[in-house]
Amino acid sequence: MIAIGEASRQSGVGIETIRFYEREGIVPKPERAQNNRRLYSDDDVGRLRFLKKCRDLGFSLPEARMLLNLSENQLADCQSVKELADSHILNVQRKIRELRKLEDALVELTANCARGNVACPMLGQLQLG
Amino acid sequence: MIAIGEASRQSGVGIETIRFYEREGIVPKPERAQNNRRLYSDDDVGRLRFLKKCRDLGFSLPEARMLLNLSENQLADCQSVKELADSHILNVQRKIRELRKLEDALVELTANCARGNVACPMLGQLQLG
DNA sequence: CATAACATCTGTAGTAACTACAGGATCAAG
DNA sequence: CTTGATCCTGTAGTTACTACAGATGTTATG
Repeated sequence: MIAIGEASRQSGVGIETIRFYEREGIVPKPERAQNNRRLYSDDDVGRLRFLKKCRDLGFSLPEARMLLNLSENQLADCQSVKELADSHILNVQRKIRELRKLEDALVELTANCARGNVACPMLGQLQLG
Repeated sequence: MIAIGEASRQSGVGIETIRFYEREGIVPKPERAQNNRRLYSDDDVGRLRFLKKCRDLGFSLPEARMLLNLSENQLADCQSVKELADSHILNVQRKIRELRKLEDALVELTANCARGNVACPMLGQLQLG
């Protein structure tokens, strides 16, 4: 059993974030030592690591929580996981498309900007009715 | 001079957001009618529209505010605008790269998920130490 | 053994950029 | 004159943390 700092190091989840996950009921309350300090098992660290990976993959916290619950449930098959992931992939793809349009718009907007221009064409475009 | 609801319609900025921009000092305080209601001029609406476009282009609120200030300053040439926009373009491009990596990772993770799988390979991957 | 530096505890407040009320006043139309 | 729309102020909620403040406990060093 390890202290919260070590759990943080091993999982990559910040100390404050671990306590936040506990407050929110996303991870179970850990054991406490006699001095009231939190004690984490390997399973606890595993959960934190799992959550970290989900978050790094862009899943929202509620989604990460669902995935964690699914992963602890032996009976669940792939189906719910796959649905969640597929819908998330669609979100990511949509976001990429939006950002690409945005990039195009920005590049076009700045194309005619040159040092010394007094009437900035980008500002002009932004000001148009 | 128009009321806040009409200014919202004409600019595309929500009523609450307009009042928020005013509180934050991003737009000047508008005139008030005798009944204490806000009155907006065409210039005011122009500012709101300008901010809306900046936000739609993904500029942060502080950035949008800077651009607005630059646009009201006749002396400014393109330089500052171009710098801000270029750095923003880099941000957008970085974000796109990140999301593409993320998409790849998700697609790979779900590739072997099939209906009826009892041991979900995606969860398996997420659980790995 | 004392002291300093570090780790942890609880609880609260701050972040970005809005959004959503609550509770009240005012206005326009029928 | 009443109904419904609009407006006012002020406060709290959203996401997912992050940053304290102030107290207590532990570990390392002289």
